Formats: sequence, C-alpha cells, structure tokens
Amino acid sequence: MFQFMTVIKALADANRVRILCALLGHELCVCQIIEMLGLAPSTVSKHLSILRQARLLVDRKEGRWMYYRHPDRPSALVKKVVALLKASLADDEQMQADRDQVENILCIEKGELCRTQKKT
Amino acid sequence: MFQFMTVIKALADANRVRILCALLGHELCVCQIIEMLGLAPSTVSKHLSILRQARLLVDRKEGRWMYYRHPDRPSALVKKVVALLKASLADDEQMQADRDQVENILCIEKGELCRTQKKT
DNA sequence: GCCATAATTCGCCATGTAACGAAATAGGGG
DNA sequence: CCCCTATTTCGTTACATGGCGAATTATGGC
Repeated sequence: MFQFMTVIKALADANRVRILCALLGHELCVCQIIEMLGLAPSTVSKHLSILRQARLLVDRKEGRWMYYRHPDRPSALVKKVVALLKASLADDEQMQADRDQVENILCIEKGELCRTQKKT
Repeated sequence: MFQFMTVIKALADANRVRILCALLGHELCVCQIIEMLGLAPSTVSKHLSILRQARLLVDRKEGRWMYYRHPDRPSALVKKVVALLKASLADDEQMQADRDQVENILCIEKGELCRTQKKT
C-alpha cells in the first residue's frame, strides 16, 4: 500500500508526468528537462528526486552532468504504470508539443543550453 | 491530460483507494463506507464526490440511502486503473482488513448502523 | 404537512506541496 | 590548487488538500 501510494503520488503532478513521458524514448540531462518544462532548476530537481524515490526513474552521473532515464529493470508496478502512461497520453497535445520541443533541445549543445538558462 | 490527471489525483489518497477496493465486489451505502473508514460523514462524502467526478464511481439513490459502485461501462482509462488496483493491492494487509470489516458491516441493519454512528 | 434522519455543502483549521532564490555541493578545466 | 558551473539542498511563501462540526437539503414515516 505504501509503495503503491508513493508511486501514485509521484504521478499526481502534471510536470512530473511530462518528465516521465519525455524520457520514454531516451535519457535526458537535467538542464534539458529544465528547458522543456521552463521551471527553476531547484523545482525540477525536486520533481526528479520524487520520481527517483518512487523508483520511476534512475539517474546516472557523467562528469558535471546528471542524466535521468526509466529504470532498466522496473518493478511490476512501475512497468504497469508506464504502460498506462503510454496508452493514455500517446496522443496528448501537451505530450506531442513536449516531444517536438525535446527534438529541438537535443540539437543544442549542452554547455550552450546551460549558459542560456543562466541569463533568463 | 486533464482527464488523466483528474483520475490520478483521485487515486492519490489512501482513503479513496480503500473506498475503491471495498467496492470491488459489491455496491455499498454511504453509511457503510463511513463505518469502514471511521471518518466523519462530511469527509467521506467529499471523497466520494471526488471519485464520482473522476468517473471512478457512480451513485444510485434509493430512498434516503445513497449507494456507490464502480461504473457499469467504465472508460478505458478507468478500466486500466481498476485493473492496476486489483493487481497491486490484492494481497495488501489494509485491504484484507477492510474486506473483513465490510463483511461484518454488511451484517448490521442500515438503520441500526446509522444510529450507532450518531452516538459516537 | 411536519418531524426524523441520511447525505451533502459550507466554513474553518491544520497540514502538505509546488514554486522560487540563495546557499551548498560536486566535478572538470585551467 | 583554485575557479567555474551543473545540480542539489535549504528556507520561505503561496496555494491545495484533508479533516471536522454546523448548517442545509432531500426523503420516508407519522
């Protein structure tokens, strides 16, 4: 029950759902997720930590950059939840827009991306 | 997205999940749900209204009594969510305890049940 | 029609949560 | 070895949510 509620509560925020969907195809660096959501780094970091605690995501450190992705061997619950996400939001307008934006973000060099974020 | 978030947020409370699980086999009267949860009538009524708005439950009025149950023709999303509930919480301790208690509650005559609640 | 009562709505309070900016942490490059 | 910078942690604020009791609504029995 506790584990179930942890996972559901992690899903109970639209920005966290957007993160999960954006990571469906590939892993992303934190600064790329920040760019997609348009939120403060501290806010995004908190969201990622909640998703990590629920075992919905895992992280990987590479130098100064931190990457997040879906776990390689997810629990049965996580697997079902992700399947639910895919089935329910595949055609969602917001998710489509996010996918498009991530395409653009992936074209920007990461150093460049972070420098831009500091200014705005 | 909005609909998805409505359903997930409705699930993001342990007492509402308990209600959904308790209603898996049969419909229940509000006073019976109140008895199972041990919460104030107004609180339970609010929870039920949230579940109804998310289309996770439907209600049926019979005289002074209001019955809640799972919808007869649930949406694809609701169907999947309920399947997830069943799969994830079938062996849950709390859910088992609730099932047992509902068994007992069903033995009490509803008028009697409501009278008992007014006193305590 | 009036009273009793099951349920809901309303108003309030306490707690939880999402957002931000500032400060701290960790890793690479000079 | 020190600095620069990507990320996290901390402290604060505003708002959402869950809980209760009182008042309201709706229905059946007298």
